[in-house]
This record gives sequence, C-alpha cells and structure tokens, in this order.
Amino acid sequence: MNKRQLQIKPQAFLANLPLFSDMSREELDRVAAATVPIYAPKGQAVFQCGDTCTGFHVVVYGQVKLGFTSPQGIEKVVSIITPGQSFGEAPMFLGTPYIVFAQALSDSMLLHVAKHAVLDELACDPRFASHMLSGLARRVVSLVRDVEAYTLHSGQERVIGYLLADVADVIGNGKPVEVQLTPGKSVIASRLNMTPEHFSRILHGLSAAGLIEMNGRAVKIPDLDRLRRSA
Amino acid sequence: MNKRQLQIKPQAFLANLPLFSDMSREELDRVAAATVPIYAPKGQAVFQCGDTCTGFHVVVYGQVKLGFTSPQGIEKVVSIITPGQSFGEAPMFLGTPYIVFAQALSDSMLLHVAKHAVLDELACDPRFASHMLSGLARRVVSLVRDVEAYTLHSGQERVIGYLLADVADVIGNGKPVEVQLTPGKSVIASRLNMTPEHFSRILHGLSAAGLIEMNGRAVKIPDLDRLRRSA
DNA sequence: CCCTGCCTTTGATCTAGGTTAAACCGCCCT
DNA sequence: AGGGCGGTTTAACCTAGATCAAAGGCAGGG
Repeated sequence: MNKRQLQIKPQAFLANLPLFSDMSREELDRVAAATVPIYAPKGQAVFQCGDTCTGFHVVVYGQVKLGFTSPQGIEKVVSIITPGQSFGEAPMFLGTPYIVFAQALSDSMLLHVAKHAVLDELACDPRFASHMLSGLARRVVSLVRDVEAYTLHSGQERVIGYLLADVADVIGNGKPVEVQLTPGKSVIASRLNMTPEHFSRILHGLSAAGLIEMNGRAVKIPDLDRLRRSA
Repeated sequence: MNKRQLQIKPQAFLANLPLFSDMSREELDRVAAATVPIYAPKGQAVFQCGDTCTGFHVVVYGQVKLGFTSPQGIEKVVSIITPGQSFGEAPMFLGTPYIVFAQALSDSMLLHVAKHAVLDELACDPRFASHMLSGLARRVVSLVRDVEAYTLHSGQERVIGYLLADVADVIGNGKPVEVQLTPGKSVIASRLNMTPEHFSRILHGLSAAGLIEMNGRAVKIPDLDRLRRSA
C-alpha cells in the first residue's frame, strides 16, 4: 500500500462530497477552517455514548461502527460507516449527547466538521440546507428499512438483504459477483441483529442451496438474480 | 363532544406548530395557501406504500398509524402519530414514493402541506430550514431508540418503555398516574413488535407484580418511580 | 517454523415469544 | 333484551434463534 495515498487534503475531500458539492470557494474555505482530521487506529473509540456532540464526522478511509452497549455489556452494531459517509448530524442539530458510540473497525481517517461552521453556513446557504435535509431524510428512510428488516424479515432474509445491498448498483447479468465481509463476520452478524453462530449457519445454508459460495471472508454470488428472487 | 371544536382554521393551527413558529405573516400565508385539510374517518387509508409523495401531513386531531405490510399480509406498525405531529417529510425531500402506509386509527383531521410550498420557503428562510432539520434529526434519534429497543430490550422492557414514554413529562411524585391504551391493544402490541397475546400476558405479569393496575384500556401506575426503576 | 490468540464453525440444548384454538367480554345495533 | 362482532384473554403447544461448550482454522509474533 502506497503511503502517499494517505496524504489527504481535507478541503479537497470535502469538496467532492455531495453535501458540499455546490458550495462557493469562500464557503468551503470557512468550513475547511473548522475541519480537523482524526486518525483512528483499529479499535479506537471516536466517541462514547453520552459524550457531548461538537460537530459531525465524515469517513475518508477505513470503517467505523456505530452501536450501543446494553447495561449487561452486550454490544449491538447499528450501522457500519464507509468512506464518503458521515455520521453524528442528528445530535449536532439537536444539541444533545450521542446516544450511540463510534469505534474504528480498521485504521481509519475521519474529518470532524465543527458544529458552529455548519450552523453558520446553514444560516446563509439554502442549497447547503437542502443537501443536509436530503442527508437526514436518507437516514430516516434507511432506519425505517432497518426496522422493517428487524421486525418482518427472517434471519436468512436479512443476510440476503445485506449481501444484495453491498452490490445494489450491479446489474444482474449472468456474471458472478464477489462480496467481501470486510469488518469480520461477528460485526456484520451484530449489525443484522443475530449471533455470530446463527450468521454462520445461515451462510452455510445458503452455500448448501447453491445461492452463494464461501471462501473465508469472500462471498461469491454465482447468480445475482436468483439470490434476488429468493429474498 | 362539542361539534364546534372541529371547526379548525388551518392557518391558525400551522402557526402554532414549532415548525412554523417564527415565520412571517406573508410566508405563513403562502404555506397556508398550499395547505389542504383532510378528514379521514376511522380506518381510512391516508396513503398507500408506493404512492408518490406530494407533500407532508400534520395531524390536527385523531391518530394515524404508519406501518408496512409483509408479502404474507402481516402488518407491522412503525409509528403512531398524534395531534401536532407530522409525517412524510423524508420521502418528500427525497422525491421517492412512500415506503410505509398511513391509516387513520380514529376519525381524524389532517393537513396536507404541498411540497412546492415547503421547498419554496426553504429556499428563502434559513430559520424554517433549521426547524425542518431539527424535526428530521428528532426522527432519526427516535428511530435509533426504536432499533435499540427492538434489538436489546425484552418484551416486558419495551412495554414498560411505552408506558413511561406516554408519561415522560410527569414528575415521579407518589401520585398514581393513568395511561390510556387508546388505539387498542393490538395496535400498540404491533408497534412494540409483539403479538397481542404476548402483550396481554406481559400486562398481566406487570399487574401481578403490582407495578400497574389494569382496567379495560386504562392503565393505572401506582408508583411511577418504581416502574422506572424496574426498566 | 511453531506458538498463541482470536475469529469462525459445529453440535447440543434451551427459551422467549409466536401460533393455534377457543372461550370471553363489552358494545353497538336491531 | 337478545344477537352478532371485533377486540381481548387464556391455555396448550411449537419453532426460530439464543446460549453454552468445544473444536477448528488462520494470522501475526517470536
């Protein structure tokens, strides 16, 4: 891995996000001035549940998980954040403490954009406000979909849904597709609200049915459409 | 019930919502001009899953449930909307079809605010945009809380959580509090992601433990703090 | 190259909550 | 007052998925 890839200019990265895509140069400068890079090695907490929220985060590279910890110490992953995605906007707008924790799943680089800069631009740039609204609306829709999955779909259906979401953009021609279970199967199992054991058994079952082929953390889908139909 | 109560001026009602609270007279006039009242008798669908979204709704009186229907015809209630609350903003901003249905649980009056009016005001009123953002952010937080409840809490904990949410603002002095299970127990059971039978059993169990006293659809909580502690 | 530790799998067993079926209970309507 | 009818309760049973326990596998460090 070329170390030079990791030298990122925060401003350039922000400019390429849809959220900031039609900001003027001056606005972007102001936002960039309130942005600070965060390098989080694997396993490091980005914030704890209950921390006060001083802005929102964007992932540049790596992955971050959001989740809660039950009083009994059980951990539930709500969301796995990948490069280009952001998190923490909701508590920022509400001025409330975080209700989940965030932890790096691999060595990651994040950007932290300070709340005051966001609120300042919001107050004078309706286009930016509109992008923010879309972002939150998308999150609402995806959470509603999660609730639907948790309450109406079986374990097997949720696993298939996860695999398909990873390749949502791929057209289902006859070609086999590969999905990487990157952050480890236990994390994905928790995200899908099941135990690692159950996840393993489901994967086994799908293999037996010929719908997928497992090879370590790689999943080959021989026939995308067939998997889609079986969901 | 005095029939005159039901004669509502849409504009006056909107003006009292936090969302529109600091709009100028002219803005409010424009929004009101794009608002249409909807009278939905009990059981009537307000919209179906898949319908295109042309604006958002506010409940004036009555209750509305949001939910999905599984392919097998099973219905899951996601949310019960009470007077003063709104719904449907997310698909409005995204320009996507509804992913849930909405149905009146009792004779209800709603206001439908057209999308174009909202987008127009958003484009020129940052304060309005900021209120919208808070609204969406609140919804994100409450959905995350729901996910937490579904995945980490037992049936009994979810029931207690529901009862407590209904009296969240009440201070826990020694006085008994009453909660009405208004839309019927089956609807609440679905909202809490359990069968009516299981809901009934849990209520029975809480009664037996002396934490609540049932009387039809009325639940008396003799000691609020004790119930809070047991959650 | 082997050791150590951590994911992952497999197997056996357990349980919260779902399913089915039937009795019960207001409540509205005639 | 009697008769449906939808909502609620009760009871007996059943399953999806959790838990517990143990064995593999694979990667990084010495």
